[in-house]
Amino acid sequence: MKTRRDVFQAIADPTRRAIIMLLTVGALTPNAIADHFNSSRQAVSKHLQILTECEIVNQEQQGREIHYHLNADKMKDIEKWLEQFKQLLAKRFEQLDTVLEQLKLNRP
Amino acid sequence: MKTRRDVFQAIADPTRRAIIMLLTVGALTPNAIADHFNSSRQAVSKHLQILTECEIVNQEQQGREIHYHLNADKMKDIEKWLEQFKQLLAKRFEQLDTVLEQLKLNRP
DNA sequence: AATTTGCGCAATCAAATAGTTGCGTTTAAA
DNA sequence: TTTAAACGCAACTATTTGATTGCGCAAATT
Repeated sequence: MKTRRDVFQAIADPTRRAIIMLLTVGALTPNAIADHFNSSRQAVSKHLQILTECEIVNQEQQGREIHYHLNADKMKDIEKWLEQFKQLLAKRFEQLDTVLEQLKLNRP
Repeated sequence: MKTRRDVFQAIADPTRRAIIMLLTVGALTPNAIADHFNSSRQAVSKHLQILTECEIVNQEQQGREIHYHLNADKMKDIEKWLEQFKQLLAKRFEQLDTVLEQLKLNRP
C-alpha cells in the first residue's frame, strides 16, 4: 500500500475527525488539543503531522508554541466527491425513470 | 486500534470509492467489478467484505452468483458529519462577525 | 457424470498505522 | 543562569491493511 495523503485518509480516523472539529473554533497547540482527549501529546502530534501532510492543517510558529490552523477549504474535496456520487446516483434513477416510463407506455 | 467499521473507513481506500461509484449504476458480481480494475477477484472480494461490514453494500445470492447492491443511504452518514462540520464552521464565522461588528462600533 | 465457473475462506506477507518512550532543541520563566 | 515548558523527531512495538495464493464448495454447463 502506497502511503496516501488525501482528505479521505485524514478523516478515516475518529481522533483526527475530532481534531478537525476542535480546530474549526480556532487554532490550537498540540498540548491544548491533547488536553481535550485521552491522547498523549505525541499521539496528537502524529495525527497533526498526517493532517499537515493532507494539507487540512497549517502550522504557525509563535515563540516556542506552534499553532495549528484548520484549512477548511480542503474539506471541499469530500463534498466534491459526494457531489459526484450523488450525480451518478441521480442519473441512475433517471434511467430507472425512463424504464418505468416505457413500461407505462407499453401498458394495454 | 480497534477495527472500526464505519463509512469513513469504507471510503478511505480509493479502490473502495471506485467500487461504490460503480455500484451506483447497478448491482454487480465480484468478477464483474474486478473486470473494471486491475485488481484480482480476491482483492475486490476483500473490499466487498469490508463494504458489507460497513453496511454500504448488501449481498443478493442468485444461483452461484452474488450480486452486490449499493446501500446509498449509508452515504448520508458522511453528509451528516460534513453538515455538522459546516455548522461549527459557520458558528465560528458568526463569532468572527460579532468581533468585527464590535470593532466597527468602537471606531472613532 | 465430469468439468467449468463463481465465489468465500484461510493462510501468508509486506507495508502502513496508531501509539509509546526517550531524546534534543528552542523559547520562556524563575 | 538555571530551570521548566513546548515541541519535533527517531526508534520501537502491536495491530491493521491491502493484496496474493491456494483450497474447497456449490451451481451451472457439457
